[in-house]
Amino acid sequence: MGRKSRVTVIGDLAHRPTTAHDVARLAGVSQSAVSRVYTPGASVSPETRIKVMEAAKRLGYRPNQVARSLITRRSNIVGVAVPGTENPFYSAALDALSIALARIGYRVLLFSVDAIAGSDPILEEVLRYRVDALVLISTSLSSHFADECMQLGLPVVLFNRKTDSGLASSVTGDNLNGARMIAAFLLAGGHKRFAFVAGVEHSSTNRDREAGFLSYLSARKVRHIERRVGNYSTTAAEAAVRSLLELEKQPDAIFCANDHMALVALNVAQVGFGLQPGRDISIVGFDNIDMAGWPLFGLTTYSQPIQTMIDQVIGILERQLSGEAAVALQQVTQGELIVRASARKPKTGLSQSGKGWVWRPRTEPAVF
Amino acid sequence: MGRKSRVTVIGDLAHRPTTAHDVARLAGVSQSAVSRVYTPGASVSPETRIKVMEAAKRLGYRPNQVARSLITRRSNIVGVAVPGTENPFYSAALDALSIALARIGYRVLLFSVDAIAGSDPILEEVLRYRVDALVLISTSLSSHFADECMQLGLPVVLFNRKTDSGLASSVTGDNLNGARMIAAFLLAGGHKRFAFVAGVEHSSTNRDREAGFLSYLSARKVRHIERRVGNYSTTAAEAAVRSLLELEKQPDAIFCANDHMALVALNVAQVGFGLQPGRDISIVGFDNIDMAGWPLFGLTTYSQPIQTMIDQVIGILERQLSGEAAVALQQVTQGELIVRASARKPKTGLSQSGKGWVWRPRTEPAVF
DNA sequence: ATGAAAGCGCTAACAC
DNA sequence: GTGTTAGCGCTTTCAT
Repeated sequence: MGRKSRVTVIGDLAHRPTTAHDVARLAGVSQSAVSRVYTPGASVSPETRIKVMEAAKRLGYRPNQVARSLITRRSNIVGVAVPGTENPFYSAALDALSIALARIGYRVLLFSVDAIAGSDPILEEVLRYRVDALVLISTSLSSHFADECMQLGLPVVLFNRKTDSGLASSVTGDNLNGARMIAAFLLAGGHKRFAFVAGVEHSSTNRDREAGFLSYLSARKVRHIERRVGNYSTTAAEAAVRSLLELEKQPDAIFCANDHMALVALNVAQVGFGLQPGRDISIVGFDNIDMAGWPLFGLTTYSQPIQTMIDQVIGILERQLSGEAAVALQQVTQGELIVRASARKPKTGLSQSGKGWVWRPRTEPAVF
Repeated sequence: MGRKSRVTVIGDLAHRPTTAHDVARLAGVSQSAVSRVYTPGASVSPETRIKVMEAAKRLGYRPNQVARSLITRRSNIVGVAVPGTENPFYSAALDALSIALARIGYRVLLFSVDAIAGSDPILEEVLRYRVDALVLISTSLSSHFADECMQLGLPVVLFNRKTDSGLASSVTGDNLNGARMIAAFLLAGGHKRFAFVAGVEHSSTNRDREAGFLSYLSARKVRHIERRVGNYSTTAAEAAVRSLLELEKQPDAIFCANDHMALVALNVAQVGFGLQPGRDISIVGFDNIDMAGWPLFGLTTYSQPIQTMIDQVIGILERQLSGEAAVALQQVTQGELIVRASARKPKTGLSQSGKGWVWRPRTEPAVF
């Protein structure tokens, strides 16, 4: 196997990177000694360590993680799928996740997937990289795929989404109760004509938020709740809200399935229809993204505490990566109904919390 | 090397993944035949191909990209560094980049780095993964590090940032002319008291935007330009703008070094000080992020066409990855001054473009 | 504590 | 076109 067979380009700077062998030779030790120096907890004498580290520095040695992964069968990489980051909630989540993973020694192999289309083919690709785990942010995978991952012993955590099968672990906000609480809040505010702007149909998140909202209201004999689909996107949400506000019987309370759409709604209501949120109409979102707190918006919303949720993801991952029995678990994180200016405030139930106001129903919303 | 030495856990599902060998045996061919089936352009007979693919399907075979990378010395992975994604411009860029890279067969290994702190140590880590290239979004690397990458033959592209050394390629918007144009625009609008809200000090982007703005104005005998630092962050920008508006001689025109800060400024001016942008005060940004076009904001801004810029990144990458002489090049992408409601409109120079209005100076801003 | 040797799963000559 | 063979750079027994 003559390496020399390849013609040497004149001035070729792309030398072969330094290997542990090179370091070993320079340090006058064996290659395994070099390896041990870079293996936490291996037994190396101080002298050897010094010699190796000096040689390594001189040669600019960087252990080849690829070779290491091949043998250890751990890449220290977690595959992370995110939908397009139009929605700031996802960006924030990705950010927090990436930082949290870095802290426990993992890198992120990123996959931007079409929110609507299936993510299976691209995930198929990821698996070739032997990622140690998969985190899917607001993206589902077919149950068939989930099965395969489980058989491979590959931990999968869904963030802000659940699977029907329940095979994979999931971390979500309290969609059901949050939505109920929003319904209760709007009802307490004296509203009569309700509307719901849905996110992506059939997404578990939308399903739960819609179910919570509608079931609470219909149990209180509220009828004729208008419904539009906003797909969690700017353009669809704008059309949805516009169509609602053009109704003869204009709704006086709109619950948008996430903050991003609610902010769009705020724009349409104010600029397009001259309505003042909180007075002429109430608009509520879900997520509590940063911008919801911006003065110009002042969006009332149910919070999903990203950091807490990410911590739970990390917890699940650590447990599963350490080789424990991979029991799928569904974590639900409670949030709070953050009260700002975009919706009429009920007379009771408000209390100060931290730097803002929150609302709590007199009694916990009943379960239906 | 007894693999059996490890105690087999009862119900252990983590089998050894299928290898090319397993497939070969089942298909009754050699292992290299299997390899060839998965190598585009290799010569395999139709029969062999069929046999292999069937065996592969039955066994759920997935080629091990790690092993492949070890020998080919190409990981098909690009390391991408992003600062925290508080600024939507970065999220959008990451998104577009990730999609564009996927199209040419590359994955993204992500690094969320602290915008301020040095990114070198974490990048050091990345190199162990033998990434084929590095894209740094709004993040610089020390020139020492750049040198090392060049010696390694590792292509580095800076997005929205330049290095002093000019060793690495860069793709940026037209910061200098954009900022000049903004100055000209505000001057044409009849403004007298100017202010600049800077981003991160010493970032090349901020430096150029500031230089363009200030030099244009001072060449026109404008004196006493107020300056605050907003660090591209929400909180710092808020304080900066607040301090400007509390001035006895309140500025009547504020240029914020990016859109994100300009949106914050819009919030502060309207809600905090009861000023109506476009009438009482002019606020201009830089980037033209999606939200700048939202009705409630209507931010006048100089655009940085993300897709075009990303295409340029891809172009540079493709050229360098194909092994061409790695000449660093600095690409500057022109944008447009998008005119919306947040700033007073000059009498002349406006024209319709696409779905909005743009402004162009009568003559190109002179070079100083 | 250290070195020798055997691979991890694959690609790439090379012979046939 | 296909099988054989020699590694890619590392970790991990196993002896010493």
